[in-house]
Amino acid sequence: MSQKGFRDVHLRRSAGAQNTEEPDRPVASFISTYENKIDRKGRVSVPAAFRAALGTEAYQGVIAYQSMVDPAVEGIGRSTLEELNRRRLDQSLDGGDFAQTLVGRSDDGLVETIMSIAHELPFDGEGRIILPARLCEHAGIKDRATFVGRGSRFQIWSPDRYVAHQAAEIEALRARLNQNPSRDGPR
Amino acid sequence: MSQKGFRDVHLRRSAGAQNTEEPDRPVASFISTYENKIDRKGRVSVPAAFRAALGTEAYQGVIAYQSMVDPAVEGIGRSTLEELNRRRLDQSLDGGDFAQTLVGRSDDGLVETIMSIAHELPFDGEGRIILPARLCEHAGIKDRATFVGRGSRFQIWSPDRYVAHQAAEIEALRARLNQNPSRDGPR
DNA sequence: TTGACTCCCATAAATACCCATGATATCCCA
DNA sequence: TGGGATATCATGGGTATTTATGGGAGTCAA
Repeated sequence: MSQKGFRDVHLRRSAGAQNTEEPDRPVASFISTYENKIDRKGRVSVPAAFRAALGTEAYQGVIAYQSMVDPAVEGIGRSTLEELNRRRLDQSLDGGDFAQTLVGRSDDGLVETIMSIAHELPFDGEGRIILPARLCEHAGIKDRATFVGRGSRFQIWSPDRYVAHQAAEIEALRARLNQNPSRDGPR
Repeated sequence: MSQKGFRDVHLRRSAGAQNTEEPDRPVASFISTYENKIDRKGRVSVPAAFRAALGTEAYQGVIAYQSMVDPAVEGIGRSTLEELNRRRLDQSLDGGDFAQTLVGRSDDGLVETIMSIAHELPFDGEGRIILPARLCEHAGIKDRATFVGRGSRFQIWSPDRYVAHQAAEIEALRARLNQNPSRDGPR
């Protein structure tokens, strides 16, 4: 039946969503966690809610790279990366630091390192991506993947590792809050 | 139709993507790393993603020069080079420093040096370039080359050297993140 | 002619595109 | 408010393109 209508819809925004016009700052909000299967071609569906959070970005896909602090994969939208890159370039050009533009000598190799280890993972027509082998190894991902919303970015975990990690995470948070009940309340 | 389609396609994004219009910001984003082989004619494929990042530049090829800080080759798009020169000219004119325009300055001799050593490497029909012998020597490149995205530019490394370098790079980044625990982005 | 280079074609493997289906979830209207 | 109709989602798999790579034929210069 109306298959093609479906395709348009979930690639862009869900039809019901009311904020079709993006202002200037498309800050994605990735919330909640989802566990999806990786099929025999290595494809895994990015949760629809996450795809919706990416909004109407020109590039339909995500940027992924290994986490520096967790055995997991970090994911962001491409616009986030481009913004980072553009600001850096503008900064070096506007500042007249042409050397930085050409040879990258700068105080923050951070951006450049991220650029080098990041992978562009485009969606297929159904909103799936293929996780590169290297990232799967780093995260211990085999045939299932847990997508974890972290606000402005998200993570992809091996389901097994994540349940353990989440328990520890919550426990740590609880302990911290009980210790300083007044200070830094989450809300 | 098979071959001529190639040029159009690999310059833009995959045919299915509907965002054919690039807005105003031609900031190339070179992301991720790829290892390709150098054939017996000295040709090596520039990764399709990098070619796509160059967009619809008039000049079909890349600008390459030896890195001043790494045992590697630096690569940029021609438009980046032109942008650089334009801004540099603007800056010297705005500042009334006509001497700089006419005879060059000593303190940014780096830019001029790079202009002089830079090579224009045009793509062949399949998106390959030929790395000049001098650049291969400097980077220790023999029969394989690793293309490393650095955002607004990219590098070409000997695969062996790069794995070691990347490990060090990641370790440095990890160390930095651990000492500034602005961890976990939600805030 | 030799060598260096460009243009053109071929191919295997990886990737993208397309259509299909069952399971929910949502809508709509009596 | 019930329940069928409809839409969306995650998933599976067939097929067409694209990519990286190899190599032959033509071109130009010395």
